Amino acid sequence: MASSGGGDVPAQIRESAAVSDLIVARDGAETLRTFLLQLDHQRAPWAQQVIEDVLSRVSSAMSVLATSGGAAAEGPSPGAGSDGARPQQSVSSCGNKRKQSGSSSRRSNRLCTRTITSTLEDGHVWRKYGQKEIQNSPHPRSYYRCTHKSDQGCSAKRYVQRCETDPSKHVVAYYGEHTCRDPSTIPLIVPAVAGAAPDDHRSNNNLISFGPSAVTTNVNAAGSTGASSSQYLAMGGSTAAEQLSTSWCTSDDVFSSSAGSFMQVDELIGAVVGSAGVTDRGRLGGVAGGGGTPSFPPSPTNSLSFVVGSFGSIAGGEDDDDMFRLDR
DNA sequence: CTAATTTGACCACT
DNA sequence: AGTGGTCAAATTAG
Repeated sequence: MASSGGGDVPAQIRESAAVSDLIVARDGAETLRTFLLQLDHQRAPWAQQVIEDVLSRVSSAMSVLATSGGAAAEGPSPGAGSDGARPQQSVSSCGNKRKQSGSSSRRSNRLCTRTITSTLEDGHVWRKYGQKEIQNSPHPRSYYRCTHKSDQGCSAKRYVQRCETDPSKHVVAYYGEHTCRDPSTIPLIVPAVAGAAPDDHRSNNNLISFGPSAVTTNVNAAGSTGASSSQYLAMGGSTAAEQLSTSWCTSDDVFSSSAGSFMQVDELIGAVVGSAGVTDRGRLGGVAGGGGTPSFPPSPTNSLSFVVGSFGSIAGGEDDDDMFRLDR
């Protein structure tokens, strides 16, 4: 991958990259609006409202980036999570990346997106590789890596832990970036989108993602009942702008108060797309196969994997050590 | 039979 | 030294 090298990317460049990607995101959202309105007239007003909100937030974020010098550094990219949006990277803290036979980079030098969510599905297929009791937590932490690690070398990882305050929810932290692609899903979206907006050539390569890694396909909700989709609409009060300022955190940070909103939008979009019939993988939020009775629902396999036009395509590196940090 | 999960041990980081 | 992240053999499910 095009590693942008050491972490000394000038803030200006990062900002302009972020703005550039926001523009792509905005275009994508507009394209998506057209697409959705054509697909589902019944819920057109709803889709319209959702997209308008997203557009509004994106525009707002762009304004902030355009006028504020340090905005980019403090408000890293949304949609980054595991899908390669890397506003900045720095190898400095992980410079001694000798991962020998066993362990790779560890601990809190790594950045992640942390979200609180009620669903563990995020459009990617994960494979559990470990579980650990955590010191001050009543719940164990489960570690997952992308299923495509073996065949595509994808370095995305995440861990999942039950929320202490609300056991019905999970804390999901994403590390690394998805370098994998799920060819079975991408064509389902791209032609339609591209067809809806032939003037936007970028649509072919830069579908938008409002989620930490890809669209969280909340097909449990969207796939089973239309009413659920409406609920998501009601929930989706806060949107992309908040992701811009809060989605990235250091491992030691506490959760952003907007994490919930973050996921709501994430799920919202997933619900929209899901209800539009884009996903057709049969498995609707079911439990993936595998052993015994896992502590957490295992890998979600409904792969609605948007290929993300990254916000600030500073994707660097080739392994899970290429996390970046937001040095002040 | 294949693939995913479980689980104990190992190892790096703080 | 304690804790957390990962590995890999054993186990389980489809």
